[in-house]
Amino acid sequence: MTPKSSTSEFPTADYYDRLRHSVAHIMADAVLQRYPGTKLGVGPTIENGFYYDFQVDNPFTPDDLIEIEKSMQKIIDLDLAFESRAVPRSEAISLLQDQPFKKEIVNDLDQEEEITFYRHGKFDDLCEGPHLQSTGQVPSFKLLSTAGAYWRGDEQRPMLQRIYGTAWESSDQLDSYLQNLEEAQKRDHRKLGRQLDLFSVQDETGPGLILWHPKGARIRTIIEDYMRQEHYSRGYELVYTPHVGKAKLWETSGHLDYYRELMYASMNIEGQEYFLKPMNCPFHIMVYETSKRSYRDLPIRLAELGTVYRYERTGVLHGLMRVRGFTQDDAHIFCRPDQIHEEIIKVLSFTFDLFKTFGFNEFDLMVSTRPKKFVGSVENWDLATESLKTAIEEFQIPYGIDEGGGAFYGPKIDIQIRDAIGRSWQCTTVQFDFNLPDRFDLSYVGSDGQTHRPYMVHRALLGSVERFFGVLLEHYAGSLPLWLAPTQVVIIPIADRHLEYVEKLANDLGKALIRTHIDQRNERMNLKIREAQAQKVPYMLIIGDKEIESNTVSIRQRDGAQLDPMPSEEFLSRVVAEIALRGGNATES
RNA sequence: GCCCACAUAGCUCAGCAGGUAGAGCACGUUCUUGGUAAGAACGAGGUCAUCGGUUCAAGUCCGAUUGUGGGCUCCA
Repeated sequence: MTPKSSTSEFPTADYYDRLRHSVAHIMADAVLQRYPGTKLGVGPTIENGFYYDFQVDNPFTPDDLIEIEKSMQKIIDLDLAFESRAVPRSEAISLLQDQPFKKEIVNDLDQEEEITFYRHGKFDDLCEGPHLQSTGQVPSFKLLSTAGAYWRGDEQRPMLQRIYGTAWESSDQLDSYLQNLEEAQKRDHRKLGRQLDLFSVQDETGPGLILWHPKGARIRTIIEDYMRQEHYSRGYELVYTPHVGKAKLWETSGHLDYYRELMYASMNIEGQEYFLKPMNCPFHIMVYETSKRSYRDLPIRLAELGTVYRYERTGVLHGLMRVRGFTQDDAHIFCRPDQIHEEIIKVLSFTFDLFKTFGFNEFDLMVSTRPKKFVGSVENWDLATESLKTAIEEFQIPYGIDEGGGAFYGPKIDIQIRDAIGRSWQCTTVQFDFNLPDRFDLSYVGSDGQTHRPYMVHRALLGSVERFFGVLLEHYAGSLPLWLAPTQVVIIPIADRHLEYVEKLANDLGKALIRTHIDQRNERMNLKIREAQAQKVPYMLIIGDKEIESNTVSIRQRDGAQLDPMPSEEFLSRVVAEIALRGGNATES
């Protein structure tokens, strides 16, 4: 990069804030010019862009956007100065006579707060600022999409029409941003799911309900087997519990009182009411309760890949990321107060190990503390919250605090992972529960011979297997690491006469548990390579006369790279070693 | 659930002043046995999401339903 002169303006966060704020104003100006009488909502900057909400008679069409862009360009060409001024409250109200939403904002401002307006040309708007000096300083922008958005995010209030846009310091920057958007679309897990034949969601089956195809199921099985193995080796016990349970269970747990809108309608079995499970906790608790527990038994860690069903409104469903039936890598830890600290550390360590294995190295942690309405004692909450914080601190990872953001039943840690193109995904949640142990009257006998209430920690590390699978696909853009690839090796014989040899080779690889496929079709090698590569198979072995004669394999990787031919035994042991490593690096591309 | 858009062959998409459908890939058959990202020919495939309306006539216009996408809200 060439050094810039010290006078030139680097695109800082502050610069982008002013730029995008200014463009939002220019857009509002253009909208008002084209549709007089439009009521303005809010127009903040967001990551990579901005939006503005409008109440208009007719929702915007894509053509409208093009026209609005043109008007905006005219305003930019006029190079109108942005002028700010402080305005007394009473004057602000009168200036906003025709802007009910803006007026509402002013009325909600603290009395002491200074009210500022920003004006360019004839457009005058309530705004905190800051802005650029003039409209002419906008180098590049583009309107992207429209959407309905409730005023102040409240379903009870009017729905406004929102226009999203983006703005950058140069048209090159804009172009590369638009290219990034395209790249994100290319690695959309729904698209990859179809291309790689991994899963589908079908009309006939129902929205938000996933059908796992053989290849997707194969990957899922590998993930799940790995998870089970890790749980056993870390002192968890696996359990299986039913998909339905009697109404009484969900009454005791409180789900019918507090969670009902997310549960499906009941079914009647022999006069008894049953519900599909939205969570696994009550079942795990029932397992805990099957015998009298001693303090010596604790901690008890019950884990299950438990499939739960939750009613989600149709509008929120999204591929594998948001579904109606999903499988949690769920576990409930029952322990004594003196064990909490260590248990949380173990959970976090487990989490970080897992994500590293799957190729994720960046995390955002958030501790949510006691809300206004809560159950349990303040002492328990404090101890639990403290144990969460100190556990994280042992890992020397920065974390945020969501004061009062905990659920009514306990504090929690939420962990988001960042993928190869920098997006965050909510996966892990570690939650204390001071509610269910009371409701189910859980107990253990302490060393003092008295009955005590155990602590209960609810945790899901990957979160939902479905969602995690989607994240994994997008992270790797479909090119899953060798150990996860549904097909690890494709053998491509050049001609029919090579088939016999190739079958023997495949047999050897198969014995070493390498997932191998022979492409026996009557097609040319080029086509087979093309398709294997499109299917993102890690290794292609090209076998012809040369290879048979020298007893070697010719290896092509899915990125097009070519390895030196090597004896087939050598290839086999290399692959076996690579699988055992469970390595994988996602590409930034 | 709400706002907007979309819904044509397994997939990606074309079609239109309203006159009963088209391409590429995939699939089948045949020819071809070919050295690192598409060999060729032929063939089969669609009551144009569903239901209803307007019309002599609807994939094309209108309405409803279902589903999908972008958002809002919510969340694993």
